[in-house]
Amino acid sequence: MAEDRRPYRRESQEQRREALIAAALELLAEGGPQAATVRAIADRAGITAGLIRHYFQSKDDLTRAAYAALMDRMTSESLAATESASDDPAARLAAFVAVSLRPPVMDGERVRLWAGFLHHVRRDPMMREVHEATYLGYRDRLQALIQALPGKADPATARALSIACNAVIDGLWLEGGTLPDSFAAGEVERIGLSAISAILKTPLPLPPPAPNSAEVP
Amino acid sequence: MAEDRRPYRRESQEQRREALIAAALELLAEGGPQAATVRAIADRAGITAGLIRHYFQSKDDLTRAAYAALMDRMTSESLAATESASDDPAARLAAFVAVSLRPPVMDGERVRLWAGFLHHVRRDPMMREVHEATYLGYRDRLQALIQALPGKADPATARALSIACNAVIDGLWLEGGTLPDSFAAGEVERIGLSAISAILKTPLPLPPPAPNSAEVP
DNA sequence: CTCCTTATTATACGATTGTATAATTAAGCA
DNA sequence: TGCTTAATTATACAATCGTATAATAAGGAG
Repeated sequence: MAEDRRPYRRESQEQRREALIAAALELLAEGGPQAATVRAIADRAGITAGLIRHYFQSKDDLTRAAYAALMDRMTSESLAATESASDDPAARLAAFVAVSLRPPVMDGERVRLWAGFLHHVRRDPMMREVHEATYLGYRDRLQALIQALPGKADPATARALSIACNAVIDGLWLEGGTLPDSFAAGEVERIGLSAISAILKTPLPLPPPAPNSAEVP
Repeated sequence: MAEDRRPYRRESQEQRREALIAAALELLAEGGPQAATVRAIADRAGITAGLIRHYFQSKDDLTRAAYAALMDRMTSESLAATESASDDPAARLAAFVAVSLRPPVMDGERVRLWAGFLHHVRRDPMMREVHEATYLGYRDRLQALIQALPGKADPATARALSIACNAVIDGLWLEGGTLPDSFAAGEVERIGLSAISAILKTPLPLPPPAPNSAEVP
C-alpha cells in the first residue's frame, strides 16, 4: 500500500521544452528514428512519458520543434565563424568553409541526425520550409562572401560559384562525417579549401586551426 | 465453413528474394524506415507476411540484402557510363560525372533511400563494409579517370583531387535530389562539370545529353 | 497555514510491430 | 493417377508504439 510515487520538481515550460528537444535530438543522432520513442525521450529528459503531451501536441509536433532547433544551431554555428574572422574577404570565406569541415559541425552523428529528418522533411510542409530556408540561407551567405572577393561581384556567376562551393562543403561534410577513418587529421579541411580556391580561382589563406579542446560536450 | 484461402503460385527462391528486396527498397524510398514494415513489404511483393521469414532469417537480414542490392545498382549505373563513352580521357570523366548528376541517379527518393540506411550502416558491420567498399570503389574509379588525364598521373595529388571531385558530385547529388525546384533543368550537371574542370585545371567536353525518355519506371 | 491550480506521475488502451507456429495446398515425382 | 514435400497462407503472441485519462502532489496565492 505504501505507494512510492516518483518525486518531482515543477519546471518552467521553456526549460521542459528545451530538455525534451535536446533529448529527442540526442536519441535521434545516436540510434535513428526507431530509438527516439516518446518513452525514451521522456526518460532522457528526466520526466515520465505522459508529460510530453503536456508540452507538445503530438510526437510529430516535438519532432518539428527539434528539427527547427537543429537547423537553428547549425546556421548560427556557421555564422559565428565569419564574424570572428578578420576583415579580409578571403580570410572570412576561408573561416566560413573551415568551420563546416571540422567538429562539431563535421561529425558522424550530425550527418545521421540530418539524414534521419529527410523523410519527415518531405512530408511535413513546415519542416520543408525550414529545410529550404536553411539551405538557401547558407548558400546566400556563401554567395555574399564570394561576391566580396575582388573581381567576383557579378551576382549571376556568383550564384553558380556558390552552388559549386556549397556542394564541395556538403560533400566533404558528408564523407568526412560518415567515414572519419578514411581521412587524415585536417585532410578534409585542407582539400576543401584548395578545391574552393580552385573553383573561385582565388588564393585563400589558411584559417586558424581549431581550438584544441574548446568544446567538450 | 467454406474457407476462402488466398490462391498462390510457387516461385523460385531467387524470384521471391528479388521481389522482396525490390519491395523493401521501394517502400523505404517512399516512406522511410517506418513505412517498410514486414507486412507492407510482403504485401507489395505479392505474398503474405509469414513468408518473409522463409527466405530471410529476420527483417534485419532482408534489410542487409536490400542495402547490398542498392549499392550494387548504384555502382553499376556509374560504371556503365564510362564504358559507353569515347576513348578520350576527358570525355570519359565528363560522362562519369554527368550520369551521377541526372536521373535516375540524382533523385530525391534515391537520396532519402541512401539516408535511411545510414543508421543501419553504423551498427551492422556487414553493411558498414559494403558502405566503405562502395564509396572507396567509386572514388578509386574517379581517381583512375583523373590519372588518365594528361599531366595528372601522380597518385598522391590524384587522391586529393578525386576526393575533392567526389565531394562536388556528392554535394550536388544531395542538393539536386532534395531540392529539385531550386535548380534549372541541367543546371546541376553544368555547374558540376565546370567546378570539376576548375579543380582539375583541365577543360572538359560537354557530355551527350541524357536520353529523353529512356527510363520510365 | 490552507486552499487551489496545474504540472506531473501513473495507468490504461487500441493499434502495430517483428516473430513464431500450425494449417493448407501447389506442384514435382513415383 | 496418387503421394509426398515444402512453399505458402493463416493465425497467434508478446512487446512496444503513440495517445488518452485519472490520480497525485508541488508550490504559489490568499
